[in-house]
Amino acid sequence: MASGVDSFYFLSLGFSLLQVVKCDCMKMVRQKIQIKKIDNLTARQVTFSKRRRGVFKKAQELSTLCDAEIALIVFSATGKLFHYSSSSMMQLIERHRGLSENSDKLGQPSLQLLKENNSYAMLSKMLVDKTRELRNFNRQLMGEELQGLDMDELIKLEKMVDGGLNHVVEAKNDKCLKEISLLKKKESKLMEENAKLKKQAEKSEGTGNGIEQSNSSDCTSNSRGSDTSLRLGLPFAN
Amino acid sequence: MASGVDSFYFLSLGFSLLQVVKCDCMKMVRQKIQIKKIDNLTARQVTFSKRRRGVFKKAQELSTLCDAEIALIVFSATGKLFHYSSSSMMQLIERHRGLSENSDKLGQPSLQLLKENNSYAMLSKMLVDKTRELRNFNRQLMGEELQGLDMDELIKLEKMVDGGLNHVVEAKNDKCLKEISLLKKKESKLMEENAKLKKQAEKSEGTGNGIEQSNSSDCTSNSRGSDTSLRLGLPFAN
DNA sequence: ACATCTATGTTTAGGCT
DNA sequence: GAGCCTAAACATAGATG
Repeated sequence: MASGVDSFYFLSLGFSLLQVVKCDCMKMVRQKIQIKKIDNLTARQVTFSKRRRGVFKKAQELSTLCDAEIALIVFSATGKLFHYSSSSMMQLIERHRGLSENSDKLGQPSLQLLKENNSYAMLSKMLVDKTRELRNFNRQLMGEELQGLDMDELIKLEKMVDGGLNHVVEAKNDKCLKEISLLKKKESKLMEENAKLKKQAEKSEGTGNGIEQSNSSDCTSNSRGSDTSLRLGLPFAN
Repeated sequence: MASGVDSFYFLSLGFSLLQVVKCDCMKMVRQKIQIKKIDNLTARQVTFSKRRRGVFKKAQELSTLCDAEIALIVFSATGKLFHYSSSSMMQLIERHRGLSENSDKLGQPSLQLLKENNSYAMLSKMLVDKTRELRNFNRQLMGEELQGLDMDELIKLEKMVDGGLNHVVEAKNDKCLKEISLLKKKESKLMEENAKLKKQAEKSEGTGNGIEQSNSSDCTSNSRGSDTSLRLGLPFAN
């Protein structure tokens, strides 16, 4: 809407007959606020809710746009916790601790500490690399990070993923067939049993006791998974 | 400035002499961006710098306005650390730990490790986990680790990989078409030039100097990659 | 890499439901 | 609270120095 009004208007001809009236008909709705604690409790809560969402959104955007790793922890005045992290909160906190620990100690760090810190830094870097690797691959599969690649790379990637897909489909088909054959076996067994029972019933028909077979529906209960992505250990989980 | 233009203008009198011309003289300066990793490195760095400042400002404002306690940790893609906390970072992190340790996922370091506060050990464990995660995924795509999965999981995996394949193929086709059209353009340009040169040659035929055009063959040199898997940052590399 | 500018795009204060 | 609306305030993409 703003874009419609925001453009410039030129009057191509001006006899003094015409007059341009600037109309500020709406009363002022919003004024600049100063950054200090909001007095009114409800207003403060509302603002907290609104701005909190804003900050989290900005943090996520920054992480996505610029490939940054971000951890954000917010406690409301009432003690409620809100948090976000682009990867693992723990990992980020640990890295932070490792890096800012140096500045804690003003005294001379011992050789021991130096060594530790050194390998710590290395470990930290390796972890970062692994995390990024995982994230990049995710992005490539999700189709985000594909514009930067040239034909050679795309073809290579396609072959790789296609191969993976084949493997998965193969395994799936295999599993499927096995499960089907298993079920068929079960079925024939049951039918056999069923027939036997019917015969028996016919023999002793004096009681009038009709036996019906219930198609046991839980024979595939093992294919009921809880959280698949968790069990798969896939990077897509987050 | 915007406020001056944003108001409404009424023309109080209109003989048909007057004319209001809407003028969109300026070219579009800014377009809506989508939230995905910025391709261009420098643009990404600039955006990181700008937006980082924005997020930190927002966090501080939220803290001040609403009396909230906030900890914000940001690692740039290059590993540089930026952080802010409204009070004590350690205190906030500890509080966060205390509250969120219940929801500890399986993949996270054990409570024992946490209690020992041994960040080195923890980092080490996280690295191992990440590596395992990556390796598992590799194996799944390579078809090694698929027997353990049941139908549901396999189908989910298939969908995921299939989706990824689609993305890749799409990107590839896109790139391919673009490259082809570019080459065609170049071709027609060259042919035009060629024709011109021929004409010239015919005109000044006295010298007998036949001009031949060399079809520049390196116009696609950008699609020559060195080690693809490395540049892709794929887990398949090892 | 940083500062500045400007024209947007986005957030949000204040109001209402 | 949570959601919606509007217009003012604010953030920032893209360009430039």
